[in-house]
Amino acid sequence: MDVRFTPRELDIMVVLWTHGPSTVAEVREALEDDLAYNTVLTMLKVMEGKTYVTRSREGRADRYTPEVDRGAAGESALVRVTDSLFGGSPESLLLRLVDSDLDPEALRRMRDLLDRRLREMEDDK
Amino acid sequence: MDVRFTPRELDIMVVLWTHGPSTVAEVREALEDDLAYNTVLTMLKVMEGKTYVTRSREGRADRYTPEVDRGAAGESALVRVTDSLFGGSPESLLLRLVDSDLDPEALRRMRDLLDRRLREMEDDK
DNA sequence: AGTCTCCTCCTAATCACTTAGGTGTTAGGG
DNA sequence: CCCTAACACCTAAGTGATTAGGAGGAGACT
Repeated sequence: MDVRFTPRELDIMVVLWTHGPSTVAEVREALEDDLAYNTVLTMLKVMEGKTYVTRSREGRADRYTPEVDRGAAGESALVRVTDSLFGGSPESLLLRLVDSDLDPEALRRMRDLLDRRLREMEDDK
Repeated sequence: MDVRFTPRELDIMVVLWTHGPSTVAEVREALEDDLAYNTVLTMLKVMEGKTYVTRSREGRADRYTPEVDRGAAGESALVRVTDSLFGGSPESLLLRLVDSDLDPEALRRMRDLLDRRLREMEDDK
């Protein structure tokens, strides 16, 4: 899958991912930027057209549900970023990641994560 | 720094990063999509206006040089992706990265990279 | 000089993204 | 039954991204 959100679409998807299925008013409330109700409504209709979200009636209002998996969107974005900005090398991506994120705890957890993954692959042999 | 390329601008920046300073014809040749010469020319002029590239005369043609560092652009993109698609957690980003890239050699190199980085931080104490 | 080619510059059309106004509907309170 | 509030729908304007046409200049080749 290859998903490609515009900046504003991404804002809205983040809201739907973190808050779960939401009404227009709820999305509007959760957004950082202060947009008009109609603006959010229009965005969601556009996104429905792109099948990023689906709609279901709930009383007087519509509730919008994200139809794109956050993880899948993340992977798609990672592939793009790796290819274009890191010459296709996940290692140089990681290098840049650890340079900016210098929290030792996080680094250790990441190391352990890789360790575990490597050992699992050993065991599979 | 926060750089934000449009899709087409990114295509062109990738060409300039990988091929070095190039003329319009060279960029056009290197691009995947088959665009008209004038299209590429216009894009580069727009990008010059945004100071993404600079121009220098070379004989009859202009040579365009990228002015945005690829690494800096990569970091900027990583921050965005981490925040929006991975809930601000570099670890879940890494998790997704190792799930898609299953080459054991690369995984080991990444683990070693983190190991080295951790030991350096120990030594700094 | 005439013409061909490669290049630039100016211009503009088209399309997508983003924003929002105006209108109509419907449920609920008085 | 009427008014208000919350909501959806239709419509459109503004901005930016993308595409490219046409005119003109300058070197190269006859």
